[in-house]
Amino acid sequence: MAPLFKEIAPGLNRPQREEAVIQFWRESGIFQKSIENRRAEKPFVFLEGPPTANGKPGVHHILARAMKDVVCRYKTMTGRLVERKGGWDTHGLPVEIEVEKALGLDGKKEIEQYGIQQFVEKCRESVLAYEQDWKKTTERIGFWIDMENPYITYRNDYIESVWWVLKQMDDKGLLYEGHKVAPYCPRCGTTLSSHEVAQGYAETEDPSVYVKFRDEEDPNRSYLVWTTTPWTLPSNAALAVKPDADYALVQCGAETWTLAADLAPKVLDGIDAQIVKTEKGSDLIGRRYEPLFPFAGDFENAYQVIGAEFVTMQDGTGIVHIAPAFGQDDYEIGQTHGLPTIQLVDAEGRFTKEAEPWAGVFVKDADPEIAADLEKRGQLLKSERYTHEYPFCWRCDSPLLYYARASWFIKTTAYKDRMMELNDQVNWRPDHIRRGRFGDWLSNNVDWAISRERYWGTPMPIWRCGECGETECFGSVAELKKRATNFPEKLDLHRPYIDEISVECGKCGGEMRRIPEVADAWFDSGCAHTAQWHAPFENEQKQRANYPADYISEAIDQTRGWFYSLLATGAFLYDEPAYRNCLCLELVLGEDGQKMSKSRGNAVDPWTVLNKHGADAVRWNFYTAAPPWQPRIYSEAGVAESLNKYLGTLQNMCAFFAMYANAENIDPTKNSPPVKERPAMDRWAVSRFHSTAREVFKEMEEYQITRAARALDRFVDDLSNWYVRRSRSRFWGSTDEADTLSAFATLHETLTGAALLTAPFTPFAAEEIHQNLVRSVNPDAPESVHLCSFPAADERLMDADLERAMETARRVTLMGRAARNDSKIRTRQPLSRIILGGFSEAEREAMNELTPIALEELNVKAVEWGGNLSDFAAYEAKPNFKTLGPKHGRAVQQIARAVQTADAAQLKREADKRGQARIQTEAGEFVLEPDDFTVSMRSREGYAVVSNGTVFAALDLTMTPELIQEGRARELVNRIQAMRKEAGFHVTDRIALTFEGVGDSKRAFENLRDDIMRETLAVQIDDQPKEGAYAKEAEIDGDKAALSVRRVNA
RNA sequence: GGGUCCGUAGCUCAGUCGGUUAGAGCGUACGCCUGAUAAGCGUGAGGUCGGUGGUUCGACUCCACCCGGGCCCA
Repeated sequence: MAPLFKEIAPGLNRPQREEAVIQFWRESGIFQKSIENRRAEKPFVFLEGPPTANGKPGVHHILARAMKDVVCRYKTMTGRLVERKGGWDTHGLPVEIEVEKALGLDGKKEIEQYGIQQFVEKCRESVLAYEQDWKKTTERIGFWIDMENPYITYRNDYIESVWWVLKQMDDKGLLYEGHKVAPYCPRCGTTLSSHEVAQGYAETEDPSVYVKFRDEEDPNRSYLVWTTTPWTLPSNAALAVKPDADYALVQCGAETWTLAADLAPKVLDGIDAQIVKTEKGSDLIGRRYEPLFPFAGDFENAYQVIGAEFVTMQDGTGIVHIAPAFGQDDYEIGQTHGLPTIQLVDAEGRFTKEAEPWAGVFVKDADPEIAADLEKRGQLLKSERYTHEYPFCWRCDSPLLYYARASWFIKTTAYKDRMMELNDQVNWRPDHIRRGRFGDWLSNNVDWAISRERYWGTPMPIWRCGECGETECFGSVAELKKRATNFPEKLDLHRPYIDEISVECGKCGGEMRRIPEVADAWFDSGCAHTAQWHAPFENEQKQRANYPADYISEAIDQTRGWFYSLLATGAFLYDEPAYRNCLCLELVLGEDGQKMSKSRGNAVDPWTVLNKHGADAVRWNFYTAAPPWQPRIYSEAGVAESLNKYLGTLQNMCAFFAMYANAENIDPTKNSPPVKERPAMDRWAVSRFHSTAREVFKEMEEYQITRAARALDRFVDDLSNWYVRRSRSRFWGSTDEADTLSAFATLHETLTGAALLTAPFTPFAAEEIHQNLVRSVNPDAPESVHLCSFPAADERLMDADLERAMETARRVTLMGRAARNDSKIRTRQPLSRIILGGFSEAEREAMNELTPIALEELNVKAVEWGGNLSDFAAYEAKPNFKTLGPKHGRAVQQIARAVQTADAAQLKREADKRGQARIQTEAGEFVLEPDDFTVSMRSREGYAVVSNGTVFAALDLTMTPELIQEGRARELVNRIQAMRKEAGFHVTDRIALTFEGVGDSKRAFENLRDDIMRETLAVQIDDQPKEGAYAKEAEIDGDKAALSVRRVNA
């Protein structure tokens, strides 16, 4: 007869086993079926944050994908329709940077020389260069997502939807062109959005210079100014003071200087100068000064002292150098006061020819030269170094310059309050992100600068008239086509093709051309909720049904990226948050505790570990090691541990089950007794399963993935290391058929139940169990574990009292093992009784049914309840001469005697409570501190005692000849079993035995022969080892013995 | 400087509402158990629970300040 279950080959071999599962899923279209099955059910919308496929996926991508997958699988199993559209983020600076590097280009000038068209085509090629790697990795880790029909941000359809969004904003007057000062990367030649800047802060050292601006009327008088950006000084337009602050006029030699009175001591530290006068900042307003450099241009309103509230007295001199071209505050105050915007720096960050001595020099490189020049001309008070956080370009690491540049903005501040309200509706994990990092960011919201002076991106759909300057925003291809004068047959919405299209100006009839900018790539991905469907041009229903997303999960850095761009576009378009649940992931750190990165050399290739330990092990490690929102150190050792402990345990339990179910030829799904009629051990396992199912469900509903996984981990451990361990003997050769059936049914139910619970987490292992333990006996069962429903916890099968009682029984076992250990009598040697004291009547009652389990584990024949600890053990106090000696000198001898004879228990109680204990001695009363003595418990002769809190266990060590023989018999059984295994016999093989020995072993073999034969499946005893027998010498408690086993299958 | 998260054993992490003696895993030494296990169990060694102060009968837990780290923002 064919075995019911496939016997599981030894060895974990997870990677190979997983590959087989992948093949099964692929061939049977299980993923598709898991969606089609739920077609009529309530959707659960997952929105994929699109990765960029211009590099191989790293370990942190695996983390993100594992977190996405577990929730989607879980929701599917709880009956939801979870469609999962893949996506690719394809535009933007990172892509351009990579291509630039590959082509050996440096900067925009070289790109344009190379040709925008060729450059853009290279970008297009590069963005999906690693698509195959991504697909392969995605499939290998069991992340189910539709990668055959993904949304791709560079497609015309996608771009058109993005245009539509922009047009909606334009219609509401939220799209405007401004001249704000924005962080600008001179190398990339583009402004950066605030969320891009946010990614590039780093500590850096800059010059810190104190400069003297000479008063126009009194050349000996000057204004002291502090700056960390000397390169902005040539573009100086004014000086600002705080009107209501006090300013000091100080005398140093022939010169007089003005600076804030509060800051004078600090700035002038070590300089011999006297304060001669104090005036208000308002008194200084209107005074004029000489430009710092001879090449300064002649501008109206320039070079005067103005008042500004933003001037602080925290650092510097209280007089602020104003360069409207290079700072937000500067620009704004320049607008108010009609100051010129002096801009002596070009688009590549080099000085223009007007800044004569430094024409063509990169501004940061000019800093020291500027300082030297000022010093030479006596206009430098002092120069220091200053360490502070400064923003650098997040892609190319160039220092950013704050630049007044033309840029297009979305007026997000117009609906900032609404965004904050909507954010309150989002369920963030961890929760503090809502009010903390993300809420914080929203409350400081500034208008979104979305235009980029680059090439590879969604072109801004704005055309401008060359004649009258009129601009027009187009929200669809059709609109553009209607107005275009040269609409091409083959349309590509990218630069440079789109730039060729001209439109006739509706106002003056002039030629309109597209503005050169492209949109921030964050805007692209932020429109995913709409553009992935090409809505509203098609799939409008679908789009509506899929908004908002129920679940998104990305790394924490997306608070300023995708989390924001989704919310900002979604709030505007639909007045609803774009996502209901958002799981933020933290960084994956290398073994050195540092952020994993190629440049640091601590990056790990996911494939090495996937090939070695398998995807389930990696996934399980991610779920259990730490909550995903905590930075985690990724280590292969951790993955290996997940593999051995969790997956290994599951697999071994299955192997155990399959082996014995086959050996006994039992179909556990048939004739199994109702749970209520099963032994306590079985009811306990079933109860634990349902409690765990309830807990996993509750935690998963809360997106507490780690808590859910840890609960499951505890259950599997309990099942293996308590249920199976203690039930082993019931699985074979038992004469109690009902009990055997009960054990098989219980193990089968809990194991297949565990497979269901673990399916979202470790989909491969779950599938194997399902195939082997469920499908094999029930062809009507769902084709895959992933087409099953998540197990509902059955309250009727939960027994909290029983679970508590089992905990007590396990505690007793623990104490018993400790006592055994203490007694030095090995567990194979049976003992007659254990005395358990200190347990309540209720505990005793509850444990009644369970004590045999504990006794069997401890190999003790009987339990006795009650008694006093003092009957079995004595406390002893010992003086600590090392501390007592120095304190008490010669009295130490009397104290020692008193300590040894005192009531040790009493002494200990007192010392524990008060920190000291009093003791009467012949030499009077002394105070003992806890260090002054140690208390130990010593078992009385013939007992091994362990106490734990208020309870204790005492093993009676009395030995009888019968007990000794039983011990020897068990010893012999153990040796014979080991030999069977070494000889490679199957567990069902019958054997012939030989034995030759002396002493107790010999007596045991003679007196307990039947027991030994039954245990070892021996059907006959030979006089001599026969042909083919496996023989071995053994030593048992000093007695030599010779054993042999031989297979004699009938 | 501001916001936020964090600080518990050599390492990775638990620790519920404030409540008896702060726990696991890895590693480590010794021992035990094994007819599924690459497992399991016991006993050691290893802790000023970052620090100080406060509230409280009682603080790893709550509060304040400080120190250190990460992230974010100026």
